[in-house]
Amino acid sequence: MTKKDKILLMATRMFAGKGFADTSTAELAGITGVAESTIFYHFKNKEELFLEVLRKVREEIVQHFEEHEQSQGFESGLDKVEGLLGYYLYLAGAMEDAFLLLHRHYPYMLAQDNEVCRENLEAVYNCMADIFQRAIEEGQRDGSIADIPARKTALILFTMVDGLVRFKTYNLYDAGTLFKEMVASARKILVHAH
Amino acid sequence: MTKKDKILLMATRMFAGKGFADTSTAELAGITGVAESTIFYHFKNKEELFLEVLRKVREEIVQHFEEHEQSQGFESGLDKVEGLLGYYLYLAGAMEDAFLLLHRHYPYMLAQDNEVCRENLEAVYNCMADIFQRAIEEGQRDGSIADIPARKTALILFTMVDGLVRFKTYNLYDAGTLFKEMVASARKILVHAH
DNA sequence: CAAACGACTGAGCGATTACTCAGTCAGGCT
DNA sequence: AGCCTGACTGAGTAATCGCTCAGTCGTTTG
Repeated sequence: MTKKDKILLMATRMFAGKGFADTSTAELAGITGVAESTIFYHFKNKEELFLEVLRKVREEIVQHFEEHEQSQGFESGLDKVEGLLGYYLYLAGAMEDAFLLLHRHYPYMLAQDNEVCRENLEAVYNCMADIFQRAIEEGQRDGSIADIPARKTALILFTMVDGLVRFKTYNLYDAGTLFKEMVASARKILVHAH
Repeated sequence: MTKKDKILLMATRMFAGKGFADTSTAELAGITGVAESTIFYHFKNKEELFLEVLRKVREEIVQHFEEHEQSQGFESGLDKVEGLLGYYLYLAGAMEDAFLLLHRHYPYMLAQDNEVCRENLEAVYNCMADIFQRAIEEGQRDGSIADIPARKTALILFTMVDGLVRFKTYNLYDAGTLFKEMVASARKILVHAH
C-alpha cells in the first residue's frame, strides 16, 4: 500500500471520527506514519484531501449497492425492499467510517459552494433512493406492493433506516431490536390495505 | 437584554450554524458586540459556554413539547400522534438553531465523557419519545391505534419526522410535499389491519 | 557516469486559536 | 467623600493551525 493510500485511509477514519475541523494534518501524519509535508505533496490542501476521501466513499457505497441490486433470490418487490433495509443497516456497520462521514455536516456545508462535493453527495443519495424506488416499482408490477408514490415512499423508508443507523452510532437504542419493528412498519406502508 | 444573554443567543446561532470547532471566540465576540474577554468573564471556557447553550436548548424544546401535549382538541390518540408529527416539523422550523444543534455530532461526542451534556441530551430525547409513546398508548386505549409496541413505534415515527427535518435542512427534497406522505405512512403503521 | 526525476522530509512561516490578567469604570453602601 | 464590588475590556500569551520550501534520497534515463 502506497503512502498516498495510507493517508487516504487514515484521513477517512479521522474525518469520520472527529470531523474536518478537528482533524489536524499533523496528527493525521503521525497516525499514518509519514511526514506532515508528505500529505501536501500528494494533496494540495486539506479540502482537496477531503474531496478525494469523499470520492472514494461514494465509489465504494455506490458499487456495493449496485452489486446488491443485481443479486438474485428475491421472491417479490416487497421482499427486495425488505432486503434493502437490511442491507443498508449491514453496510452502515461494515463501512462505518463511510456512513459516519456522510452523517457529518461538513460535506453538506462544503457542497454549497463546491460543485465536486455536491456531485458526489448527489450521486450517492440518488443511487440509494433510486434503488429503493426501483424495488418498490418492481413490487407494484408483481402485485406485492400497493399503488403508492414510489419516490416519496422510497425517501420515507430511507429516513427510517438512516435514523436507525444514527441510533446505532450513538448507542441510543438497541438497533437490532428496533430493526424488526422497522421492517414490520415498512411492510404496513407498502402492502395493500385489505 | 444583558451581554451574557446576547452571548448565549449568538453562541447558539454560531454553534448550530458552523459547529463547535469552527466557532471562534473572537468571531463570537465580534458578532455579539462585546470584547472577547467578556465571554470568559461569564463562562470559564468554550466548553462551558456550549453546555450552557445546550441547557437552554433543552429547556425550550422540552417546555414547548410539554405545552403542546397539554393542549386539547384531539379526537383520538391517532389524531394526537399525527398532530405531534406536524408539531415536530413546525418546531424544527421555528427553533431552527436548537434543532440544528442537536443534529450536530459534537454534543454526542462530548456526552461520552461529560455527564451534564449526557443528561441534557437524554432529557430532550426522552421527553420527545415519551410524548409520542403516551399518545400511542392513548390511541390504543380509545381504539384508534392497533396493539403495537408503543415505545418502539414511537422511536420509528421519530426517525421518520427527524429525517424529514434533515431533508429540510439540506434542501434535499421539498419537505412539505413529503410530509403528507409521511403522515399517510404513519397512519398505516398505527391503525388496525382490516 | 551524469543528469533528471519523483517521492519524500525537516525546518520553519504567518495566521489563528482559546484563554489570562491587570486595570478601568459606573453604581451602591457606609 | 471613600470604598467596595461586579461588569467589562485591551493587550497580551503560548500553542496549534494549514501550508511552503529547500533539499535529500533512490531509481531511471540519456
